[in-house]
Amino acid sequence: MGATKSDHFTQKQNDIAAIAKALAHPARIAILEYLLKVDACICGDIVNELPLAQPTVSQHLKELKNAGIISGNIEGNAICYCIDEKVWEKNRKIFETLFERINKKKTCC
Amino acid sequence: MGATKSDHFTQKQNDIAAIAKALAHPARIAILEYLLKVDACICGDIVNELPLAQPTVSQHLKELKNAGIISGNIEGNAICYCIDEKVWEKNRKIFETLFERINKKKTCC
DNA sequence: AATGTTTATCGTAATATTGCAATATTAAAA
DNA sequence: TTTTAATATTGCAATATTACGATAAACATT
Repeated sequence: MGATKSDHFTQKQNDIAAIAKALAHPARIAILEYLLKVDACICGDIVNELPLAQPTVSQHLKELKNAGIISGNIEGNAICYCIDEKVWEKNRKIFETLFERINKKKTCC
Repeated sequence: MGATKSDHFTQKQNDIAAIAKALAHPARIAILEYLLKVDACICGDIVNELPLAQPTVSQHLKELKNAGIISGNIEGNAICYCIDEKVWEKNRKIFETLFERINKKKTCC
């Protein structure tokens, strides 16, 4: 085993889990916070911002890219990373919807 | 390796990643959606709601409990599971803050 | 007391993730 | 063209996660 049984869940459930998975590592949160902080694309220097080796950072960037959260545009020698605003907004709504679905009418606990 | 280097990141970054990790599986999303849907505590029948074996469900419930998202109160024979509203609200704000930090002033891409 | 019900834990197999050294790739700079 | 710089990929070791059968624990019911 070890493989998630995605087939047995709804598309939506798998989607939410996939976004959460992309955010489920402090290095990836750090990358996103850096991109949010500088409020622009980053051409280089992401590796220097993180306490991890270059291949490891590259791998985390790849996961964020695969999740659609960031995009990387070749900019001459370097690569320019940006948060994809549309995806970011879509994901914001997905989490907002999930978290706001609660209704304070519990009957126990 | 395989072990996340939590020490090298801020508490906040680790916290966000930990919440995301708890949400990073469709079964756990399904459990939470069920708890949200029935709008009450669930004493039993969570296992029947999911396409997974009982020990697997129990394990997922444990992870949600460890993350503080749900709590389980012993109710005679069964155990009554609830979403912890305070933690839920706290997590909602954490994600809201993360997602709303974006600023549409990009200079490239 | 014996049985049934519900949930947890143990043990284990399969798979995934994390991290990095080594190496490859790509393009700018010298 | 050689060198330098930036990023990606490969390969591998360590660890984590997912899943479930078997079993245990706790309590209710008979």
